[in-house]
Amino acid sequence: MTPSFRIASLLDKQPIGQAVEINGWVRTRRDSKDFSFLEINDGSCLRNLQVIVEAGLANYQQEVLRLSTGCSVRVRGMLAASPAKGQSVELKAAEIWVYGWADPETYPLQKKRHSFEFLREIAHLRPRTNSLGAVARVRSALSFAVHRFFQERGFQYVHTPIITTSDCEGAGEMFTVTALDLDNLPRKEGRTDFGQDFFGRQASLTVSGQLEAEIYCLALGQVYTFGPTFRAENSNTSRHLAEFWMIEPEMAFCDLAQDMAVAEEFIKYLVRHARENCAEDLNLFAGFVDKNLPARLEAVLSQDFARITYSEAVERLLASGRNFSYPVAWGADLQSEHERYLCEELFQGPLIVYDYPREIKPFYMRVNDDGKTVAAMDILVPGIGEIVGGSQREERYEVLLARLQELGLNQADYEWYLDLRRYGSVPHSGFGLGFERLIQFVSGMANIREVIPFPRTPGAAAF
RNA sequence: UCCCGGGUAGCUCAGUCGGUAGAGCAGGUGACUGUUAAUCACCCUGUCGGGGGUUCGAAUCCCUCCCCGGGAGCCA
Repeated sequence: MTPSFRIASLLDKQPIGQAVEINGWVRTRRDSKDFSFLEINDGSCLRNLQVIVEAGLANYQQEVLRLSTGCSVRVRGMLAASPAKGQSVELKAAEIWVYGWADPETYPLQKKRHSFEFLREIAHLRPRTNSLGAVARVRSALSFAVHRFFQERGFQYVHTPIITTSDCEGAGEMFTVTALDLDNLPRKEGRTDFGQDFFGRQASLTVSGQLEAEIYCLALGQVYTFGPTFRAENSNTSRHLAEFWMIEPEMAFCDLAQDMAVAEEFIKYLVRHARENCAEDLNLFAGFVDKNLPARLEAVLSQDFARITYSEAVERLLASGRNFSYPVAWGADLQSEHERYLCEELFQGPLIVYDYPREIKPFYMRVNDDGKTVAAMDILVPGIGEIVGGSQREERYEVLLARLQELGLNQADYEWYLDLRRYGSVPHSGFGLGFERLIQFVSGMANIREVIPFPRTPGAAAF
């Protein structure tokens, strides 16, 4: 029986002179006088395998000459050194079996470059292209690297709920999950009565697994989550999705400085992993997507991330002499243009800004000794902006309670969260990293819709 | 959601002053060739985003809606 190979391993091992079998999709066919060239791709790597089909093959006239982009085939034959430039080995076909045809009159993918906007409309076919196939492999490799990084360091993987009833970050941005009859909603005091709903109260898709991760952090020490997250914000940009994947480590006995150190190490680990395991794919991005990609990734690995406090950032912005559209003032959140200036011009590389004013940050962030700031940090990277947001959590019961009241939140909703501070509370910290933004950063892909297989954005949830 | 810029052949786009449309690529046919974004010749392809209006006449001007891109806000 002929041994079957994935093209990646065939090109790696190069068993010249051996009979082999490959299965894949035709990328292109070129005919010569007495034979044809087929380029076969099976998704195992970016590269195609060149197949030589002699005109004497049984089904040459009837089938081989009809093969076009997208057809699926099995090829058995002899691997040989290639006499021509462009490839070191090629497969001399002894047998071609056509699994499925792809009518060239209607098959949308052509032997030419397509715009990403067009490919988005055919999300069921776009992974068959070089660039989207490469993105898919990089995404898979980075997913694996995420787990490896944390597992190597003794973190436990925690599955936090997708459906949640804790609306800790503001209700307006959440998707409601309901089993109620939408054409006949039960009403109570002028509003929908969620008491009659499946969970007995209003439930939503999670916007963050952090609060639940804290529970397991304060039992297992070091944990991380890696799962889908949902935001019903009507934001239409190249770096927002309604459904995206987020990684949220949470560490006990850990302060903000350690939190920042882990985040920096994590990002560097992922970049290094991609460079070492997806070199071919990254090379494609460097050639066709973002010329500066290699230099940018090198810069991430070769230098320490700059760290400045929010207050220092404000000073730098004020001293820049720039005329920003939004005024710079202590107490106001940094705008995109401010972050851009700091990250892309002033520091020209990843930058960590920390110790933000308490007024612009959520209740759970730890209040610093100055009483004015909280132990929060954002990591900004060139081209994308915020890729990580994290903080040391408020572990002091009285301070946390005061913060809840200060922000007008309903204490009853947070009793379990307060319990974590009533019983055996410890300093702890964590952060959230947007997985798609990381892939954008590592691949150079400009639009976040290209780095997730099936993007969900306002008005778009096809496939 | 707001501000800009777009939507014309399967794809990427051109289309002047308002006179009902073109190119390249793809596809088809043939020629040539260890080719590799193959090359050469010929051929085919249109609800000009939808709707309404102005006009003798609209891809072109006006209104409106939808979609896409860039930027902003929100954030990861």
